[in-house]
Amino acid sequence: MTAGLRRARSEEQKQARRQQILQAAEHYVTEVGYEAFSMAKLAQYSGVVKGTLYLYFNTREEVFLTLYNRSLQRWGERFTQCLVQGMSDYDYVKLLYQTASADGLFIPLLVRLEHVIEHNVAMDSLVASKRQFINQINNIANQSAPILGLNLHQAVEVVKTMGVLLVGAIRVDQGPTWRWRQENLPADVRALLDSFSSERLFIKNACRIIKGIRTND
Amino acid sequence: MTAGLRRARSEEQKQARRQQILQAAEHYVTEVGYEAFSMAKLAQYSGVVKGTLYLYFNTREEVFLTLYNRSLQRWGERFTQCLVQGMSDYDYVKLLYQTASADGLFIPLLVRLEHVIEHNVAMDSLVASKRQFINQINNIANQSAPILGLNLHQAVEVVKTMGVLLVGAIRVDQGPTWRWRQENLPADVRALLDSFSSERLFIKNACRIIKGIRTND
DNA sequence: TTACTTAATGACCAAAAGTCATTTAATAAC
DNA sequence: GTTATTAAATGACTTTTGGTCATTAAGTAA
Repeated sequence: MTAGLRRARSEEQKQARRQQILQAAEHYVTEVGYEAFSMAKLAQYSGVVKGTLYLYFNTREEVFLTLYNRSLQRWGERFTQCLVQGMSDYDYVKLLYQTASADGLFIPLLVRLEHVIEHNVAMDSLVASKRQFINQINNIANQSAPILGLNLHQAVEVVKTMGVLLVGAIRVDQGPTWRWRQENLPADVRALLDSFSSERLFIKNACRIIKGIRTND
Repeated sequence: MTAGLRRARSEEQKQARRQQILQAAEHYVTEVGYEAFSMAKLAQYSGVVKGTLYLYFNTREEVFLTLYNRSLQRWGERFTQCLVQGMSDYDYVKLLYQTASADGLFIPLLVRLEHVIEHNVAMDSLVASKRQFINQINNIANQSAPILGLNLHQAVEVVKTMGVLLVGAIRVDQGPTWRWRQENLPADVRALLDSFSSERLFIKNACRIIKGIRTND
């Protein structure tokens, strides 16, 4: 148990404990990755016992969903802060890619969102998460529209599509093959992986798509 | 145990047993989905006992990797068979989308390939799988090039990029929110999901990308 | 000081992946 | 036809995990 706070009674104290757990979860998952993450260890990292975790989160996946929500927020703020008038499409998508990759949690969680995390989550949490997503999309689109020279509707389409492309493109980096690149992978397989460099793949096609949207294809 | 074959001695018999397990796994996973799949139940469905499964597959994930390999092959054959001279880009990508969705296993397994399945698989199996993937890509690109009016290099890029886009676009359909659409989802969240209709999303952007590749953007 | 509420605990359960000594079909040797 | 040999098949076992819940005790109010 934490030295200062032994038992959370008020709503603020409960929120503090929740944040304490999330903080620990963030460090822990960053350290060991998604697959090795266990609730027992998270309890240790948080300075509480396993049962306590379930007073603050219904399931393991709800912890991850919360971390995803936070990382989306964090990335959105960072990305929009870096937007500048007069950027080319290329600059825009490169910034998007690089800010997203720079966040250690956003991509790994985004990539697992629908097939893994959203299972085993209460509908309330899911709806709340989707609403936050809508807000983020709209916010980013609002700030992107003047920069890309698009109307709001087009900008919303761009932002949504960028998300789709990002997940698809970045997939390969998430597999174990990527980590084995240095080792004894056969040349043909290594060449395959190289041809799937996610940054190149994303940027190139993102530009094509923005161009298509701008010309109303 | 199977009535006819009690013990597999020859190499052919072992292959037959392996196929028997894979056949059962295919039905089973189609029925209950990826998340609910367990090795104990697979043993029941296969008519063997759990330990026997591990004589034919090193891990649960290796079963899935094999199923993925099969489904890729199956889809590739089906798709290329349906290709016809004179197709528009739109016809091409629509056929691609629809044949891929029609296969009950291909998409669910593809979507989990890197982040879930490829973990916990022996490197041999992984290399073999990647090699089969390379062959499929090249085969499909070969047959697509004349239809799309592209050279081989461009066609390879198209096929690879279609895969990337497909995974990204189809993601949303894999979440549980999709199944709840009929129910008591709030209107705003439902509208969000509708705006992410994977078929529209895929087809539209696939056309944009092919156009970009054709004009060497 | 006492009574009360409920956050925190940790022993517990169920499910699931994977292991391995033992059993026993199938074949070979005689 | 009988016996010896091989290794496929078995199922009891271990380990690890997510999740539960009766019990304990910290904090508050009477």
